[in-house]
Amino acid sequence: MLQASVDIDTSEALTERQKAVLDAALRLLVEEGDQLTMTAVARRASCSKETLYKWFGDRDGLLTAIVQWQASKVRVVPVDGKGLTLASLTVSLARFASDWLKVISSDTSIALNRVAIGRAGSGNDDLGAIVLENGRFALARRLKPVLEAGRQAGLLEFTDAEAAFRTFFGLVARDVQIRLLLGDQLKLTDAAIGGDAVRATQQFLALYGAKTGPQGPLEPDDFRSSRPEI
Amino acid sequence: MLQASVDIDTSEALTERQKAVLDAALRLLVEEGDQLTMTAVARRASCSKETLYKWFGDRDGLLTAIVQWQASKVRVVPVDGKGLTLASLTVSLARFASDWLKVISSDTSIALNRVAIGRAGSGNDDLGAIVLENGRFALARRLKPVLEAGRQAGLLEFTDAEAAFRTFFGLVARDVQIRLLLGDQLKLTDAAIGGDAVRATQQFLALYGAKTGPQGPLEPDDFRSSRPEI
DNA sequence: GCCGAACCGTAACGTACGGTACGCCCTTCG
DNA sequence: CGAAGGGCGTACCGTACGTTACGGTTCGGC
Repeated sequence: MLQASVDIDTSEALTERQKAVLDAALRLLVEEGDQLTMTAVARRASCSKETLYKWFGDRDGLLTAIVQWQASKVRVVPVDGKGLTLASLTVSLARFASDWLKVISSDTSIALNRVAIGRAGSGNDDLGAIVLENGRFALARRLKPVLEAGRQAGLLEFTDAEAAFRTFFGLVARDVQIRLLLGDQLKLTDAAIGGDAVRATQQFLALYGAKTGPQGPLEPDDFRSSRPEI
Repeated sequence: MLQASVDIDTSEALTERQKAVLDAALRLLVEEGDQLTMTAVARRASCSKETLYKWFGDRDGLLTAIVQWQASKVRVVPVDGKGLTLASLTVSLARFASDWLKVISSDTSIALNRVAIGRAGSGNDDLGAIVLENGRFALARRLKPVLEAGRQAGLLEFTDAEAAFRTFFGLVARDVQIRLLLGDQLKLTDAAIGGDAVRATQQFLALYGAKTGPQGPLEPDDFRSSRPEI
């Protein structure tokens, strides 16, 4: 839907020093919010403003570089659908849900989404597109093969993988992201995230699980850990 | 969770002229996004900047007044749960879903949420709290009585109305709001909104509907219209 | 008709910040 | 060892914008 153009490999020509500067800028962005000033970045990163402008062009370029840098740090763990069982599918879905909740509730994600949304109003929708591409759309790209594998294995029933994905997305995220973005002091403990992930997964299976055979609800014990992805 | 303090009756001491100024400012906000300037508001509203400052204190006060003014325009239509049937409950839920989708996809809502989210980073979380209070939380206050009535009538089964509401919220909104806020050019026709509302309602009933008796899926024809609320 | 209050239009002020220029240090290489 | 260049620190410029001040106009009350 949005651009295939910005499917960034970026993080290429970045020296260690530049990565360090971007990390400092990112930390500052998380602390200060949108009124991130070039002078503050230079001071925090112990570099000169002139260097910032030489490397990133202008403030927008710096912001874009920060977002892409953060995106490049989130690496994809491919999931293959061999020998898929209901149990393994369930675990995969729950882990996706858990990872996703951890991401959207992280300070970094909140700060990045805030600045991207703030700029989305004014012409320059680069940031919004990048965030969307590396957030919502990246998740869809990773999850859809799992859903398809589940359908191939006769565990799921759906005609439109996109629609199924969006339902899963809604069941997982619910009102969490918008509340956090608007400043609601929502407390998401690891336990709460795990519970929400399991609940969302069970609800999704109730809606899209194949109706073949009696399929009792899974016990929480059937779900196993999750690895944060940043 | 957030504030009971800001449960605004505002729109009280507002003269017609002031309302007109706020309307002009709101229109400008929708057009210009966050870089709304006091000079531009004064020019658009044909008033002096001095008047703006006298009435609203400062730029933040103006923004707050705009948000509260818009909030005060959205009036609640109480829904009573007398003689509730599965059909009438279904129609009520679908109408809530449709109304909600119309709201979050409106230019006004997007602009307001953007500015509130932009400011949520910097101390001043008034705007975020107000938007939350008049959006997400207002919807919950309106919908929960319907859910409770549905449970009383034996049509729904749940233990936690808040959890049920949040699931409904997720099924309705899915990724729509975040995509729109980030600048995705999502096209939501009235037909698409109606279809999504019906789908979300059916999914919600599949998850929370009472299991008593055979309950075949409803036909789209069973759903009737919806009234936009702004 | 006169007075004061409210309000319009605009000029002016102060500041914050994006962007640029320059001097100096430190490393590297011829 | 000297020249060059990358990069740090800082001073500086221009501008946009929030905020204030002021002169002129309209309007209701006496």
